[in-house]
Amino acid sequence: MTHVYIDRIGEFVGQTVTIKGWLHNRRSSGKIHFLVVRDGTGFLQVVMGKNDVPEETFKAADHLSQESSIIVTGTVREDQRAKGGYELTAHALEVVSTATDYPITPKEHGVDYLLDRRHLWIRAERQTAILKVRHEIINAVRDFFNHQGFILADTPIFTPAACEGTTTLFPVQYFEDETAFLTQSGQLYNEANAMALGRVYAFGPTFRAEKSKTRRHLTEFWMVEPEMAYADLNDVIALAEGLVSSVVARVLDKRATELKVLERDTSKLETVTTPFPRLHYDEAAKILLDKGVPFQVGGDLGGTDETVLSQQFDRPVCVTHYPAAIKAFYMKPDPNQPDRALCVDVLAPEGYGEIIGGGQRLDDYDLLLQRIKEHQLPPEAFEWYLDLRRYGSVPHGGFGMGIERCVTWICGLEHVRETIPYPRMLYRLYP
RNA sequence: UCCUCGGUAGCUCAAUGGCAGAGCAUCCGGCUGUUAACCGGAGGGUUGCUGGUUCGAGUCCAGCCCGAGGAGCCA
Repeated sequence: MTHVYIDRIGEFVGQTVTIKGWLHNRRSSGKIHFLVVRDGTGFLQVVMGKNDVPEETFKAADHLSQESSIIVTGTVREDQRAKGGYELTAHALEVVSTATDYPITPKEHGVDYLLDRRHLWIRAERQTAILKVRHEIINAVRDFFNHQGFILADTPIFTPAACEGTTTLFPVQYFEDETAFLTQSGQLYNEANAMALGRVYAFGPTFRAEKSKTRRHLTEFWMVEPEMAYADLNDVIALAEGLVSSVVARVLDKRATELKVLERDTSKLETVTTPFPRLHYDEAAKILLDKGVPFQVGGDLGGTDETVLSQQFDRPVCVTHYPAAIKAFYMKPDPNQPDRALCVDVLAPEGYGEIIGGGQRLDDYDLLLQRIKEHQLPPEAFEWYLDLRRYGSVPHGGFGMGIERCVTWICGLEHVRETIPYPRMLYRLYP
């Protein structure tokens, strides 16, 4: 019998097919069973009448437990009474394996309970929808860069020292007597790759050992980091706008079903077209102060500040020219305003906060060395990085985009923890 | 690390200092179009841990453990 996947079931109306999956839910009226089956690609209601199947089969279906793995053969029918518009009238049922006492019942559960059973929670319709949007976003990101001629050049996960020295890193024992650290950014290596290949991107996991306990933080998250040689801040902003708008358009186009499952208000995504509004740090500060937000001018934008700013616009907003003092050592100062960095943060709408951080890099050897010393970083660890300014230094820049924050925003979620199959957070390493 | 909130049946939650309960899940029975189906019945408890106040503590007090949200920091 033809094995078909549920997402293609509409192509088989009137035909007898087999679906292989798991029992998601079951209802019965005594002489007719309704089995909701999922197979990873979707959910399908199987109807089994008492007179349609052998008595043993009908009885087996009556006692079938949630998440038991089953193979069902039947005739595909169009039926408006079924969610999704199609149904399968069962002729045969094979129980592959019986599940007993599946812990995630059709009623509500607490977050802690669900996170302890994340390996099972991901079977839920809502969770599969999120993971499919994540998949689409990642593919859209890769396509965006690949189509523009960027070269994927991944950066190491074991690193010898802090990239920026400001955030906490996870130490790893590296053979006998050396300590390595899990990367917090591939950016420094990305700069070297850009000098070799012109325009590059790295895409991989990133680790932050900060004890952040908020809905925006994971200790392990995925980041895409493009870097361009011969580029200035405007080029970086244009690239960020192009990336974000194309990712949103792609998800709207390909994942309408999933966004509907998530009850996402897509009108808030349809406005995400270029150009994005740009705010100089000083303008951002003025908006905050005018709104009565107790903002400390000269400091970084906090979560509340980002929320207030992003709510002023119907699309992501680019905030530029932060004080150089609060930015990383490798940021290039603005020649017209040397206490400011040529940097940009992109804040997602609806209060979702920073999804992109980047800017133009410091390309002057002497100034870079001075900054390294000012930040009390060991210059010998950055010899290779300084080489990039010794041998053919050029203006260059790039940014990092956090995938999970992007998924959170596009899906309209409350928390990043649902955007990755197995979230790693402060106090959560299982499963 | 700091601030706030929480921990009671497998799950989600009730319970004025006075007999520890409901819905769902599970098991049994009923129902031929259900949509988190519904109806009837049954089983199910070390109220996070330790100590204290009290005739009496799920409830009040102290300490501890665990979790959530937020701050800082960041994508």
